[in-house]
Amino acid sequence: MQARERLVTSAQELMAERGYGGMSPRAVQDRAGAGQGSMYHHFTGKADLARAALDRTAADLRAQAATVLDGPGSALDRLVGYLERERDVMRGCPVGRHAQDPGVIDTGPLRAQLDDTFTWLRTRLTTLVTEAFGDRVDAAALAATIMATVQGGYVLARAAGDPRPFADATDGLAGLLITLGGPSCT
Amino acid sequence: MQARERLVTSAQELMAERGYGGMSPRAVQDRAGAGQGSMYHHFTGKADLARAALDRTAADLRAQAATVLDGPGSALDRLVGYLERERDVMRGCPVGRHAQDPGVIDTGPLRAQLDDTFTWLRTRLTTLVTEAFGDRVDAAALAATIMATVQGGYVLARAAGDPRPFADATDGLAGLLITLGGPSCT
DNA sequence: GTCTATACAACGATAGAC
DNA sequence: GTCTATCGTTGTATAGAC
Repeated sequence: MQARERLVTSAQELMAERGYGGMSPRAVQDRAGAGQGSMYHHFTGKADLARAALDRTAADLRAQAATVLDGPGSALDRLVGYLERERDVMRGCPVGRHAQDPGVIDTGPLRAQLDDTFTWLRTRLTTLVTEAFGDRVDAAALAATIMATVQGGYVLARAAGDPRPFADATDGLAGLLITLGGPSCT
Repeated sequence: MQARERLVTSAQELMAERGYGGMSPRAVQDRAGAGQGSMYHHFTGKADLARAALDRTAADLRAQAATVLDGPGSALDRLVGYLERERDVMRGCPVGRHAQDPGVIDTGPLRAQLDDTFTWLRTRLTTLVTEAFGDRVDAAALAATIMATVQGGYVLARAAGDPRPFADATDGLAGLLITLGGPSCT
């Protein structure tokens, strides 16, 4: 494998493990088996390396989400499927976890990648919510609720040192959606 | 004011601004107008200082939450009131924002304070959910959903650089709760 | 209790040889 | 493209005087 490739992969891993602030260029180099010179040849610095890593991580995440969102089943099935899909909960969201890091939020291109990813997801979810519930709900708001419940589930699970709060949160919301999708009173 | 007091306050501020990983003892000292010796006289080190700061921050947060949760109105009113209460969204949750920081999660006493705070909140919310909806829902799960929506709302807002996603997420969940609390089909 | 001085490692980046 | 050497800064903590 090429050095540039190994550097990106190592940066992805270290950002997942330690966050952007905790990812040192030297640690990336060590893991990639590359020297200082190699890294600074391929990237202008830490932020540039992180951008390449985050771009790839975000693309992977969108691809995984799309598998469920564009998959088989009714719109409601797919929304519940998205909520309940398997995740490495204790690791945190590979994208969302960086939203608390000032080093990311204050670095334009890095925050933009977070924003782009969530905007992409919001669009997909809003469509499905509309398809599932019509105008019985505010689709944009409910799409945000779904995303927030997932992101917050990671927070609660990591705080608890236990993945159960994540499952509780998504189960709770899935229950509400299924109830809402049931026989209406009108 | 005593030096110890100023150190704790400064540490609270810096943890809110930069996170635990981004809070350097020296920066705390500078802000508090205290020297190295003073800080290391009152605290054993950075983790100990952070623990004191986080203890106080968490206590403040519980007090604010209790104002709404134990306040006037029906159980449903108070749940919606909790979701919609005013928050400094772009700053992030003073407690939950630390759940992504490995330095916090890997430091027993610090993570324990996050866990204790969310456990306290979960208990309060579960009671209110039961009061509001009886056994029409899984109260523990829905309490987790409420907490996760708030925590995730912070994540989405910071990623977007805009507080609106927070309001969308909480509004969406509040809408579901109000619908659920309305006339039932049975 | 508080101060200044110091230690020592890690950080992020650059220089220049090969 | 990759290496090693080096730079200046900051992080965290200790030492010892006052």
